[in-house]
Amino acid sequence: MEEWKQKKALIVEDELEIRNMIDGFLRKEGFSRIFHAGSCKEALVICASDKPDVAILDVMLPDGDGFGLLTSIRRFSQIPVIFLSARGEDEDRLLGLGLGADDYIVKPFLPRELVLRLLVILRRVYAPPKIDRLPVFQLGDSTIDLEAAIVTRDHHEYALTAKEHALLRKLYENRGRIVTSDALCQSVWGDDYYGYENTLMVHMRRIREKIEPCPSTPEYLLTVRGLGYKLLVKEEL
Amino acid sequence: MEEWKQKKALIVEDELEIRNMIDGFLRKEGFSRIFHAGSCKEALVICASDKPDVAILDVMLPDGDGFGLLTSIRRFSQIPVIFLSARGEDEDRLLGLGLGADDYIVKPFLPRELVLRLLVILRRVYAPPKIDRLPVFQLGDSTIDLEAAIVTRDHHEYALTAKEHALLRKLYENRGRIVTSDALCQSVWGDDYYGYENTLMVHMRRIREKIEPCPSTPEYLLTVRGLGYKLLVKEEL
DNA sequence: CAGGAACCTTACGACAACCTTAAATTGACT
DNA sequence: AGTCAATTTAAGGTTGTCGTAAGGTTCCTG
Repeated sequence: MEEWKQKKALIVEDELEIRNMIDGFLRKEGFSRIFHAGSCKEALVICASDKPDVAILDVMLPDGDGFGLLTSIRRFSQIPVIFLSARGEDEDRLLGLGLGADDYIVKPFLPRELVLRLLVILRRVYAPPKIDRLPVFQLGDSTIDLEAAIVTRDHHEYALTAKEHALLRKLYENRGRIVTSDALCQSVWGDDYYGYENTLMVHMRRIREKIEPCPSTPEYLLTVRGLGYKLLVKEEL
Repeated sequence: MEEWKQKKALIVEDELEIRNMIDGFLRKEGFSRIFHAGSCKEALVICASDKPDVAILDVMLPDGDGFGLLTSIRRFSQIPVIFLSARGEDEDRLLGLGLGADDYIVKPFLPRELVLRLLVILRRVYAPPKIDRLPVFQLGDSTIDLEAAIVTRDHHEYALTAKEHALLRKLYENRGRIVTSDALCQSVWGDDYYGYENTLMVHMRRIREKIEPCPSTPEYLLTVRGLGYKLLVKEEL
């Protein structure tokens, strides 16, 4: 339900006091993965390394302004951004929004409003793909019902476990295309997926045992050496 | 490009003058499919029948307030909503945002800001599921699908290996231009690519065997003696 | 036209990438 | 505090990709 609060937020603000204040607001609302930056330079480093899910940018910064920073960030990332500024001038607001910011809040602001606007953005940007019903599809003789997490093949029913389900879902969303092991790991174990490569293989084997007539010579869930895996779906229901 | 402006917008506002003003702003910005409602009742009817893509709601309405209206709309639709209000009180803003509005703009407002915020929301909500997808392109009789890492040529499918894929990708990104051997090596083996020139040739040969009708007299993947290689792409899919 | 440089072509062996199985661990439910 | 299923770890096995090398071809230049 409230997995928004698991998202990583970056606060870019040179005044330590304000930064800590915002940090406090967010933590009080349940956010815990919060990064701080006091300058454009720091912000760019954190964006590149920690890959936050949303950024709150002050417009006034010691080594440049927030607008320039946003432009720099946009060169490699599409993360949503909220501007925060003591400068409420019309042109600033228009400039900020025009550059592709997701919101522009003028100081002083209500803590709760900041959080609400942050949640609005997270909800919209990271909303689960509007498919509220998972598909049922055919793979040769196997019928995969992702909604029920059941594979049916020659009068047998095999239940999918949580990880198997997550993996098959990701593969199905990218059917016909190669999905890298990294992408698969990330969709199952989140951002911190390092070291799960072998586990992934074991899960793939389990999936193959359920969907493939001959798991060791797969027809549908193919390995693409050096690149990843690919799910071949020939016909759709 | 600007397909946002094809989206259907609904303006709910009882004062005809303001409604027309907003309508004018939107039309000036390129919007053309605009619906009007002067009351909650009308608004609900239009939401149900015309299914607008975004709604701009005044908070003060003759037969109820915008908050109640939003609640009603949410019972059957998740369309994004912007509140527009002369009442800038903190509690109103928090209430509006808390109910699930996407923005809350206080009158008087800048026309351009309204439009920008509208665009931000449309972009956010109706953004095509981020397309960082690799291309599919044609090379004479061969179809190269980088996403699936497959080359199709006279009813045969040739799978691309990891290195071949990386090289073709780099070549495609620079299609029509010469790519130096150094650049190709670097994109495959990283900065420390010294000594891989011959290996590169072997890979190029293998790619040619998959994409060229006659690998020894290449038509598409050309050698530019002393400089590098060039991929000729005539037509795009 | 000789000689060298740049590039091509083919084949083969090593090894990283991947598979497979089984045992250990975790975690949920009694 | 015990059972069972799901997941992870571990370890040995398999194989396809890649890189090397060696001989061939083409192109350029003197």
